[in-house]
Amino acid sequence: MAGKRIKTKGVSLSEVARAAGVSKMTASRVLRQDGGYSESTRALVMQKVDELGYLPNRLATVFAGDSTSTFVGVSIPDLGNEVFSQVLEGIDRKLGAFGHQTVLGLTQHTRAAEEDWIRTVLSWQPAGLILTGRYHSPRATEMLRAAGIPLVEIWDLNSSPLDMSVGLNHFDSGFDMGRYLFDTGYRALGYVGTSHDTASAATTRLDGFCKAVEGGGGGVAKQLCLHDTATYYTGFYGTEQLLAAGQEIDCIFYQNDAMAFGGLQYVQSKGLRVPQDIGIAGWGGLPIASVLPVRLTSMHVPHLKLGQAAAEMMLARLQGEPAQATRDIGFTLIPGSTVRRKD
Amino acid sequence: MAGKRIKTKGVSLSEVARAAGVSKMTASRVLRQDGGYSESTRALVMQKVDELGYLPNRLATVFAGDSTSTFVGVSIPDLGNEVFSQVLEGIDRKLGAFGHQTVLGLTQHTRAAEEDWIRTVLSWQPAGLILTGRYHSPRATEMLRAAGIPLVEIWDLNSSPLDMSVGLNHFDSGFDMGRYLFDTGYRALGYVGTSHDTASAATTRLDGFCKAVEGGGGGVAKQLCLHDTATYYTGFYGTEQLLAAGQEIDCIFYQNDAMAFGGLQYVQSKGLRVPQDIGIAGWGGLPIASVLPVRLTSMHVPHLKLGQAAAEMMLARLQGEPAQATRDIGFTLIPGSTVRRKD
DNA sequence: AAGGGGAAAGTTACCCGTAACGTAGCCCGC
DNA sequence: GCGGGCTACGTTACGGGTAACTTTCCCCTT
Repeated sequence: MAGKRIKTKGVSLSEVARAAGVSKMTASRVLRQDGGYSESTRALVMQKVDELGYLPNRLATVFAGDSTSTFVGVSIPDLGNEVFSQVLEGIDRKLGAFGHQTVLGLTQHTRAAEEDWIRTVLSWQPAGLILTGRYHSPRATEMLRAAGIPLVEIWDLNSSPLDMSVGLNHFDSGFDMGRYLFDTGYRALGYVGTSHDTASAATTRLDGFCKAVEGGGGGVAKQLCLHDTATYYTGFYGTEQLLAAGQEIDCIFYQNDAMAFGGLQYVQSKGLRVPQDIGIAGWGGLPIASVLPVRLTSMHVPHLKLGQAAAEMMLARLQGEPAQATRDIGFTLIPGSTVRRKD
Repeated sequence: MAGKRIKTKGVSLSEVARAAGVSKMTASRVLRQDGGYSESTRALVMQKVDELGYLPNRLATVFAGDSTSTFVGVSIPDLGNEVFSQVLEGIDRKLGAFGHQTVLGLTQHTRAAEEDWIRTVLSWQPAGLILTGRYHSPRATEMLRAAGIPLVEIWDLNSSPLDMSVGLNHFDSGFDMGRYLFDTGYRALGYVGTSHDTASAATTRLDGFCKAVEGGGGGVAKQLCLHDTATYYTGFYGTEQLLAAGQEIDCIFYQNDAMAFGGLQYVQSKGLRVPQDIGIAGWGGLPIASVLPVRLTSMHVPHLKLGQAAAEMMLARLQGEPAQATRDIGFTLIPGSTVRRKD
């Protein structure tokens, strides 16, 4: 009003109130349907709201009370992986239906990026956070604790989460796949995946996989972890590298289905028959897998359900209901046709 | 302080200032590196910031100045479609690199959902908005105008955008595909897609497609628009429906690659040879397409680049640079092997 | 007619940070 | 020695909305 700042924003509550000839507080009550006003006042205020095109300023609301916003921060490694875009979709649909907004963060699988993002998002007073993975930087962990808001860690099932956790046991899923391939008769197994600066779920799967194979008396002949993103291309070229070594390999387990399809394409381009000459196994369950002629042997994970479950746990906590701390959404081995059946 | 509200939030600037024995304003200056303080004061304040674990409250910052937030609202129809998840990734990576946060909105292809989302997001005082599509409800359009913030409409290239636009000419891309298939020799063409309550880019492509085919003297024998999402499954079952009618069809154009793969799988499961018995053409360019044995005839669109371009235009406007109003990111026909070449 | 009880509205203080302005103290030159 | 200019701060006043409290006014009771 003093003219020192130029008002560029929209209509404020005071302006609505003035136009209606009532106090700010009365207008506020009408808009929040808080009671304590007459029908004629309500109608008048609402009329002015319409006339002036008033849009409430939620920042001010959050700021005024000690309430949090309706934001929920969601961090995801990347969207190139169809897996995470489905998880995100599951989360946002559910949260959106209950009046919350998703603030996205792509952390590129690095803890530093995650920490920066957490710091920024927390400064917006979010209602809660959903983070992918259980490994965070010490400072991030400290901030999360200090924030005191609901937190769901997804993807890795975490028996002692910071707050809540929903996901699956990656070790077991790797183990089951290792056991399955071993039982199927493979003995010279290989692995192709990617690695990042963080201990990841994929690493845990690999651990389980190795454990199973070694437990059976075999061994994982060769592991290859590329410093790259886990896509069709890296699957293709990773397989080329793995096989170039000349070592005998009768079956390859991949970090995910996209890489497995890339690998499948590579070995077929080299004239190898699948599964007669070499077995191929993926992980994750890509939607396209179900309509391709080749049924990829894989481990199916209910991604959308995972996202929804995360959102449900978050919403329960936000509504003050007692929420369970962890939830296992499981996995299912899809036999497929890219590994040779025993007998 | 009066004890009427329980303070649950974190440490405030005042508390840091008090701990350091300076005024709020001095602490504020130190944190913003605004100058006007001595080195010893700076060190003291920063020490207290560390000790107390102070996190700035960005709500208050936005609120204090007449600045907008660093939020950018991004609306996307859905993430099931790999196309849009890539666009989103392109946007968020670029925006994130410049200190902005993406507030996601999945509008499910409906204008009503978009309008609700716009209303909500605007109440958070975003710095700008990126919306998919050029068709918005009248009220939405009005709110967007009134908000007076940068706006980028993506996907459809829009010669008279509300503010800025980046995308491609869907009519032309459909037209080019129609022309190509016609020139290749197909005469009994079919189309399988989905429809929603909004006039969509897919509809525009279909219009272009029909125009090209009719212009060549042919006609689109049969169009099928399912009220469903555009996935592998709907491609599969849509094709079943389309062919069940018994009408002669020698080539099918699909709304997107996912549907085309589903259709491909269906016709092959019925013993039809592709492209000898029937031609299959998709649209959009799925990453997996490049590593599958069957090279799908399709129209490639640079999704990631589209997202980045949208973010760049937004950032330019936010930094006050003169930004171009529209940008055409184009498309490229991928001949593939699922249509028969005219020899 | 006085008093009690509500409903409907207004008043005040505050949330947290920042812009604008005020001021104390110091150094400098003439 | 005094005014001018600079540095390093402090003070005040918002911004948009809400909680808590107060006031006004009307109706009903006794």
